[in-house]
Amino acid sequence: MNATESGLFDDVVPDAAPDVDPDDVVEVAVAAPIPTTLSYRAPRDLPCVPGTRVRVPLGSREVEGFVVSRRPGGAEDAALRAIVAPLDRKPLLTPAVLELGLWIAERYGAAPGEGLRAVVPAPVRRGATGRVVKHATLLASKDEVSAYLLENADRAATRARCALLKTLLQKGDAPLSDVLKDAGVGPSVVKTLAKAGLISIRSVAEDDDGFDATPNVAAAPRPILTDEQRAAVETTTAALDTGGGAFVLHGVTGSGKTEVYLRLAEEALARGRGVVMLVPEIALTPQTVERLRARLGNVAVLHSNQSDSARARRFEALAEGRVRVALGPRSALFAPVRDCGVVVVDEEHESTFKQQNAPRYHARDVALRRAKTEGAVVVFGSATPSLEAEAMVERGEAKRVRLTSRAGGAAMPEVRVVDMRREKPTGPGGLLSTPLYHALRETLARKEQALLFLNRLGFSTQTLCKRCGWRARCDLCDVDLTFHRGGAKLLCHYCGADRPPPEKCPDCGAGDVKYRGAGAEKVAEAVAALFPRARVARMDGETLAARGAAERIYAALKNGEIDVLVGTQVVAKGLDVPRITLTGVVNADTSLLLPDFRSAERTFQLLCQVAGRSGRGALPGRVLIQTYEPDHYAIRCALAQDHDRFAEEELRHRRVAGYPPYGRMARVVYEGIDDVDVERTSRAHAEVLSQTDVVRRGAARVQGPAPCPIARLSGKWRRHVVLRAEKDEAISELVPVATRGGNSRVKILFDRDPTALL
DNA sequence: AGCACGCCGACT
DNA sequence: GTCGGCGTGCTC
Repeated sequence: MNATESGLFDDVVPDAAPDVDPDDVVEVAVAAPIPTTLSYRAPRDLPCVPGTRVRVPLGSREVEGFVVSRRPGGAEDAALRAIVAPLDRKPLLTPAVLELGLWIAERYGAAPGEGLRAVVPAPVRRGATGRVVKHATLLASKDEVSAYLLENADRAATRARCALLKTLLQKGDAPLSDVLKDAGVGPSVVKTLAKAGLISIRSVAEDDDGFDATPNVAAAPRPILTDEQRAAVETTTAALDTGGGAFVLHGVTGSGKTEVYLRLAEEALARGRGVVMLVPEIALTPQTVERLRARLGNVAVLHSNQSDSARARRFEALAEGRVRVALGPRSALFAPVRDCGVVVVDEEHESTFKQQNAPRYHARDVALRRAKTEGAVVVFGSATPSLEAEAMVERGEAKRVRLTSRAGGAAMPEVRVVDMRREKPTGPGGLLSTPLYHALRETLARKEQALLFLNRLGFSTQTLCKRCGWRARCDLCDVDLTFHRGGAKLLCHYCGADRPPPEKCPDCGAGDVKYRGAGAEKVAEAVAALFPRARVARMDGETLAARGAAERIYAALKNGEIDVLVGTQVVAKGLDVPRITLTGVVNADTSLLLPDFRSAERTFQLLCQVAGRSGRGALPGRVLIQTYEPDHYAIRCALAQDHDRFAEEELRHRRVAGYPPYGRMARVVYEGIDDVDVERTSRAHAEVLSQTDVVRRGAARVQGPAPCPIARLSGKWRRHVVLRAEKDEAISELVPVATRGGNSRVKILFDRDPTALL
């Protein structure tokens, strides 16, 4: 507006007190990938403060969005469209969480609306009301059931009925769907049994894992702290009173890190502040929950397979300040805990703390951010801190607190390497070396238990023709299919496609198809063949798929009903069985050979974790690591259980190569059905990235495009560009460019601080 | 993400 | 001549 116009205007309409109050203006992050918030008018008396969901017009349709801010409007805002209606009476997001969601969106290259979607779980958004679940209960007495079973034992017609009764006898009262699944029977059986008066079906509010019960905190035993623990509690608590701080709690397995978290949390609660505690998905067990509840009182447990209503109630309780502690996996970071004083990230090095879909945030970085804005203490706990954590300590951004002795006084196991280059393999498939075979035999003879670890699912990793060299490959992905003998199929571990294994080579018709490269399934079979009297069980993604399987296997292990447990990744974490005295790593190299800059770190962590499964009780433990690379530093350091040396060595490698945590990186992935399109788009986009200011002045580099190590996934061709910079801010400058430029044939995915480059 | 607008091929 | 293909760009 120029001066003349302004003067005229002033003469006609006084600029204060117009006849009608203009509406307020709210900024809304809409549920669409729009890179900015949009402004809407909202009547002054309309209750929608920041954090409230609203329905707004967008083009020719209506969408949901979150109010991000609100201000009084002026005459120039009259042209804005008005919001349709608020969707909540109270805001769903606390200011701290709202801020966090917007920060995530900006940092990780997502639209504001997408950032906020990540911080509010869908069930809460839907505003769920109570869910009711049908439960089955046994009406008949135990004796009556036994009599019934005896009477009908051999009759085919009643087999399903008997199965259901047996299951119910074990479970007592349980959700009907679980009972049916466990018994392996259909719903028709239920009616018959209910009519006969043997069972009853009733509707109950869905189980809430005792959320409403108030535990008696005073009665909980409080263990005496070791000197190290006391020092850790004192240091972290001190920061609670001085505006916060970051700590790396570096404690060997069994050194009592959890007790430090609990004491610190108690201190926060005593000061009227809240606590957020993050654990890897797999650690969220009833035992963990119980331990926390016993000490900290009511704890809001948040996890993904919780009912809508249960989650909504937890959110409400936290937001209202009735419950002050939130516990859960990654997403629990966004629990609406009021005045958060402590954020704990337990097992900080775990890869599950990185979200694998947009916005691809890392819980470690978001936890730091939340702690900073709320003046909270953040504690990253681990026995094998990530190199990112090491770097934080090195740069003075976090303080290391050490716990070096095991709280229970148990000794660390003896660890040995078996050099497979010099070994004559034993047993079917040549999986076990002579030393491991003998160790197993001794362990079994002593009636102790053994754990065999192989980080590979399935029976064998390659299916090939001896004559012509044909290999079973996935039609949709650039990978070999894994043979699963149990399911008698070839399975793709990336897209899930499966097909029957061929009897003859589909190429040349030769009769002998060969299976090569062992998975856990084959190890279990080999052990069973070598030790026919041993009770062998398998624990991996496959056997754990059934509900309650983990608990069943764990119980069997504790009760001594399993002699040898064979497993993948999943057995590395958290198994605590005193009679396991031998851990065998069948092949330490599987994770070492991956074409990724984190493979050494992952291998080291994995080996340390499996090693920690052995000798947890009074009996001394030992660990045998089979490898073809006995001189690799990841293996040598794991052998010596020397994390500091590993970190030092690996940090040196990373520094030389400019990999994180020295320098920052981000990855832009291009994927599409047609590789020619993908190639063209990726090249054009890389060029655009290269022309940005940051890159031209040398503050960031663009590498690629190149095909991804796994060049095709689920039928889509994939190429990527890797962005590298010394400073985090340089990457930030590239985010807006890196996330734009996709088209209908080629999708662009952006991954900042990637955990892998596959 | 939707959805409209817009500019080139085979149809009544 | 127009119905419709989906490429491009905008949504307060």
